[in-house]
Amino acid sequence: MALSPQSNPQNSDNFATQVLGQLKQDILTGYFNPGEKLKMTRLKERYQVGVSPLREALSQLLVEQLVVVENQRGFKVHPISAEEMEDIYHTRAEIEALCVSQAIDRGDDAWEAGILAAAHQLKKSAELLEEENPEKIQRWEALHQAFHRAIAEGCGSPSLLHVRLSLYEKASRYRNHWLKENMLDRSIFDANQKEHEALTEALLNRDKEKAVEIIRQHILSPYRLLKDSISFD
Amino acid sequence: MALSPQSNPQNSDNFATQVLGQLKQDILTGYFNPGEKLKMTRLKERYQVGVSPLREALSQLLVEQLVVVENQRGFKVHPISAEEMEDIYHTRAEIEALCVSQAIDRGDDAWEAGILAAAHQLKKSAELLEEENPEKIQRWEALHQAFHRAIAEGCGSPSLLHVRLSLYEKASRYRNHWLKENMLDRSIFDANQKEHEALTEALLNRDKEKAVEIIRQHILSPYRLLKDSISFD
DNA sequence: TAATATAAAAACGTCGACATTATTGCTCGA
DNA sequence: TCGAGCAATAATGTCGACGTTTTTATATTA
Repeated sequence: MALSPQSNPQNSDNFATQVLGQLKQDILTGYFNPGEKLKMTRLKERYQVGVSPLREALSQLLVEQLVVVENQRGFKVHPISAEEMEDIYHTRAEIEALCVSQAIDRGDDAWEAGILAAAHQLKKSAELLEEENPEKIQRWEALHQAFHRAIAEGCGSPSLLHVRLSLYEKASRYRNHWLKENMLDRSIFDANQKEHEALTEALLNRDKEKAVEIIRQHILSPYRLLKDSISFD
Repeated sequence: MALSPQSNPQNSDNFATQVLGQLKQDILTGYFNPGEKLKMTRLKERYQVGVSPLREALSQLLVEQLVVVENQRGFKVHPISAEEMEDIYHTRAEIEALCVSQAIDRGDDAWEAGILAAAHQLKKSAELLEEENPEKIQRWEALHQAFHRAIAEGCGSPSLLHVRLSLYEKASRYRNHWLKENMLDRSIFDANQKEHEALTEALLNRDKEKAVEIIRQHILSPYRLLKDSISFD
């Protein structure tokens, strides 16, 4: 259920910024389906704002390629496709590899500590995945994301991290779309956790070649899983 | 002199899209200075539109990090800094290297032909740089950009090209800012042209290692030039 | 019936106006 | 002369309203 922006008192952002976050979530999680038309009347109702902040938020999602626009025909959710999925995941693998590579060169003690902390939290919260609870799965996702962010941030490059985040978000649409139709398999997550441990080890050993190889696989193995079982309609 | 959006009849885009292009140009070329406040009254006058399209355009530039916003304090041109310049140029070098690397793997005959065509045009238009004519320099820039785009497009990855373009634009702010205070040196452009030829040769020979090395230097040598002579105030 | 033309409804993009917030300029007092 | 407090001025962010375009529904004709 969407909250009206005004109801969040601690947030001093303008409506556009607040709506941006909610709208992005709604697109990434699939509340709005790929290709779906985003009628202003509906959006106004859902987020309890006028058209101006909505159009500003949509304009930003336009640049992030999460929506598309056609003059006089309004906004639509950016469609998904096998081609885009392949493109996103492969580019993301390269970018993430770049982050890891640079992080190994530049990461300091605080970077190592951050990785260990995030890895620990992630490992300890494996239980969150034991039931089919979307809320818990999302919490696990947050920790998983934090782990990888902790690694990537070692690269120390804001522009690279900006690109990385954008690609992560685009990819998460596909993951969520897939999750809507498929159960998660315990064995997959076990393998996942193994990769995390191997990655952490390689990073702390500053074994660049190994770490880059692992992160590439870590990004692409979900892709390979999704590729054949996801449906685009 | 800014043109009113309406006066361009062939363009069927909405005002926001049209203003976006002009505004971006004005920021990249330095018509609006880094850090400068973008008052709505002034923008309305310059582009002859209301606040709604303006805010939509600015929202997009926000994502591209060409403007910044503070609630109730409006928009400002994104400030420039030595730190950002270093970050942008280095990330850009990595991304461009990635494009080249993938293009060598995937580029076909049409790709090679496109490079040769663009390289030819670029070489033939060296005379554009012989005088201090901004109009001609800009035309040369367009050809230079087209040459590098022809190369990068061989990678076949829309998402990677999207990132590449964004970084190119951000970097061009710094180049233009530098050009405002400095003359171009003939010898620099001769060296530049030499690099283009070497790059073209390496690409056609599919010599990945060499091509990647050249493109890295080609991106970074302007940076090294700028770094010590540019002023941030 | 099917296709086209026409009318009605809905949706879009833009502007001006308004409330709220920030900034500027001024007065007053030390 | 300088600074604090206060009034005025200006600028921002948002909404509702309006003209235009698109879409849907209805009628017309072959």
